Amino acid sequence: MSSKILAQQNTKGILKEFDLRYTACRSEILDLLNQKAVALSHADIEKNVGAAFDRVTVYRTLKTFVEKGLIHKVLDDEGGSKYALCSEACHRSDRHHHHDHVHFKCLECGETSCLEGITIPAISLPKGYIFEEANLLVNGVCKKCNTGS
Amino acid sequence: MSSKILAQQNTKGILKEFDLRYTACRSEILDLLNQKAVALSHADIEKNVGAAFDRVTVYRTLKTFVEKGLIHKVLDDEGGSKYALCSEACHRSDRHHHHDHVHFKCLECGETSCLEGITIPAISLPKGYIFEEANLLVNGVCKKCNTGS
DNA sequence: CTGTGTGCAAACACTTTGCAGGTGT
DNA sequence: ACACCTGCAAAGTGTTTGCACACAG
Repeated sequence: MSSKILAQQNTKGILKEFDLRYTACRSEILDLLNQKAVALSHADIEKNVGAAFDRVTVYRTLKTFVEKGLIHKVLDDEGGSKYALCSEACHRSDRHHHHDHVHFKCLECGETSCLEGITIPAISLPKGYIFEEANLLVNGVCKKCNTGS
Repeated sequence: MSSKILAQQNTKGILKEFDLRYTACRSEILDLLNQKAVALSHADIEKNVGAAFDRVTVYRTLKTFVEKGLIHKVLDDEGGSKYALCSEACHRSDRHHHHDHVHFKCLECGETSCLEGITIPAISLPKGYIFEEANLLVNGVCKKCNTGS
């Protein structure tokens, strides 16, 4: 079920493509987000990255990635934000970055993942309102936890 | 346009109904949320409440209100959470508290409001997933800002 | 070599906890 | 009178900033 988004060896190229220098920290974080293929919080990343990078560096790396459009922030129930790799499609598109796919948070395992296949249905707003963007977070039980237990 | 949810003089009764003592702090916060009829952050509340209550008290009051079901947390882009009064319907229902209405955040004025009339469309999840709850946050321009400027 | 990334220290912001005293019922 | 709320102080947690050094290009 590990639906890696990018070719794993490719991180160097990806970074280059986004005008980012290739460094150990960036490479590892990028790899991690890619392998997990779910949205991770800062804490998750700090824990899971093999080499222990400075907390600050992780913050800065994530911020840089978001600014450059490599990853996007994902809403979270609890207030804290999580980060997920943008799909291949996103990379190529020139930065408009409207993520209109649904995010799913499993109440059992706590994982948040992007349901890239499912787009947010159109919402009819009251008169006078202008639609710009929508974020949809669905809570429930994911496939893994459902069939597993 | 101020669509107050509760009768204003009623705060005492409301508090009683939820087994909460009537105090100045609770009354004022409740009134504020009612009058504004939009979701407010902790900071907003602290600023807007007439009498200056201790920061800590505001935290505790909000927490209490959420636990008792008087108000609900609203997702926010930026990570911080906001709070909004539950509608009349919510109050009476026995605490299941599934808020399936849409939240709208205006990119101009920054206000987040509940679009109580609009319910979140059904989402068809992939096989194996169990739906539990959904949070939909729409960004755009609200009526006030749109027609105003 | 130059500009950028990293690590460390410290500052800053946000939220929670403990306790003494005041208030609602 | 009793239980609970409030304010203050302090601790805990999450995030940002400044600066010197190291490293990628």
